[in-house]
Amino acid sequence: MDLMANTPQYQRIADELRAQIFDGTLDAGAQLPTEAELMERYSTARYSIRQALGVLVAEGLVVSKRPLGHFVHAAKPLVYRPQAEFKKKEPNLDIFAQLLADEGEGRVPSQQIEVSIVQAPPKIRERLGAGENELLAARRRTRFINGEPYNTNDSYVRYELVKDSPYVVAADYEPGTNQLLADLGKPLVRALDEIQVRMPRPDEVSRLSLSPGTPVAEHLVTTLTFHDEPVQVTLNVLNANRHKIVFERTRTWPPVHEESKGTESA
Amino acid sequence: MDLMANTPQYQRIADELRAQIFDGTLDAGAQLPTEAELMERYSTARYSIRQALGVLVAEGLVVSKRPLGHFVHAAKPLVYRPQAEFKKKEPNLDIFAQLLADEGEGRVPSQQIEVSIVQAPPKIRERLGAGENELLAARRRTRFINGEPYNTNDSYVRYELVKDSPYVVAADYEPGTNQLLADLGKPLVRALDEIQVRMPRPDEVSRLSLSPGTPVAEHLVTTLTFHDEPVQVTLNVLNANRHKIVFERTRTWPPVHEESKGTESA
DNA sequence: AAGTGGTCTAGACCACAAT
DNA sequence: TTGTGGTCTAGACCACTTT
Repeated sequence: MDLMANTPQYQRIADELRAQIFDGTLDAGAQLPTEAELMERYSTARYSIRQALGVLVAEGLVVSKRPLGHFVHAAKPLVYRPQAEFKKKEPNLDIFAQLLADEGEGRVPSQQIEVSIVQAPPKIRERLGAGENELLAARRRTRFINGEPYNTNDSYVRYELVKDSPYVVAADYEPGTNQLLADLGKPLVRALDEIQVRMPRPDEVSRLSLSPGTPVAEHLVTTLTFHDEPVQVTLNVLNANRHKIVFERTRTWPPVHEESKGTESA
Repeated sequence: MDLMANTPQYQRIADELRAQIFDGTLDAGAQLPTEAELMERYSTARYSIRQALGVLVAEGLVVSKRPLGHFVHAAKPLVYRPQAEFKKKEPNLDIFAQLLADEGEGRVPSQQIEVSIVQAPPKIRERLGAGENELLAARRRTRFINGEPYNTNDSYVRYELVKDSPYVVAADYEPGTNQLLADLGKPLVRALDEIQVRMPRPDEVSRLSLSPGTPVAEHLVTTLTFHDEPVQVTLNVLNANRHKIVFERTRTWPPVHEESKGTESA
């Protein structure tokens, strides 16, 4: 009836609910009115209500907990610090646990580690400079916080390099694999970080228990020696909504003899 | 009728189409069957077909071009290199233009710049260490490639610092604002990068012409002097689907006397 | 003018977890 | 058992861009 603007009804309903979420009328964790109530309030068909809710779900603002109702998304973002993987303050604390300790807040970390010998996907292989059929040692890890999946962390190195080391047998090698690689004569000196964001594939939705409207960040780290030899490639996949990715850089401006450290020529 | 698995029909249709996209049966840019054709092929109601297509659209795999049909999403990701903002090779080339030049491919860059004096949002203010009511000079920029929005780039500095400089008058100050700040005695030496991914707000959808199912990355850069004094805060918002974010790091492992190179007291 | 997708109605049945 | 959201049908009218 009232097509006041040409913005569709469900959008206007979504806009109204979204505004209530942002201004605090509906605060984090609060339950939204049920579909039946919204149908009555806006005197419209269920379809339009569901579309409006669908918009908010797709935006990650609202989650549906069947059969309880729709709720304002409450999860606070965690901090994801790629550099933390390289700055171990407490030698005997797992990096992951330490990252959480920095956050405080009494979160309980846990992880599943699985080591295997694989032929890696092209994306990994080309960054590692490995041959077409070369075997790689893989450490696939799923990290949890309070039992909920946090991210996946899959590292790859040439099998040849680590075949006689604890890398392939001990799932939780204590000093850490970075130290292990340093001991093997391959200290990790430089790293190249590539971050790509996309909507998840169905298998990732289940591995990370993602709700609809949740993008994932794919963080690929190639670590290199002094001589720019790639040693390890790590693929992190994480719920991009729930993470803040933090980097720190030095020596940026003005550029001081940058020309001498270019990367183009090997 | 055939509820073989308990996975809903529209999901199975979406799965089938997704598989065809991944295996190349439907390659990038190709048109999908029309809704009418799919209704016939799967002998189901339009609703279910639209739900299936909606899944793929929400995943960013498919775009709808009304009234032409649904198409496999074709855009190739661009590379987003935060560091490029600090490594100017061609002094007279705008950083943005240079970033594109690195890509090649004959893309045409353009931008709109608008300078204003504002009271900044808390997120900016707290990083800049500015007072509650302090005025900031803002340079709001929207960058385009071939006429399509690429990202938004809003920089803030204390108004006090630049009030007598070209910062606030010249929208396109040639040597660049980093050089300008260096000339004002505030060389940018360190930077803190924070990246947060989320689904866009409606105003961002229009400013960046985003299609549904497109996450945005919010990239916040705080640049600091030798003495860790924050000078400039820049907020980039970009289509996260279309970008690969690339960082380079050095001196990571093993940690070499980190404590001595932290602040370089001048 | 034709055909596409976008919006909307008014029903129906079902799965699920809370109670 | 109840009430929630999830799935699905079978219609309808509209806006838009290509032809």
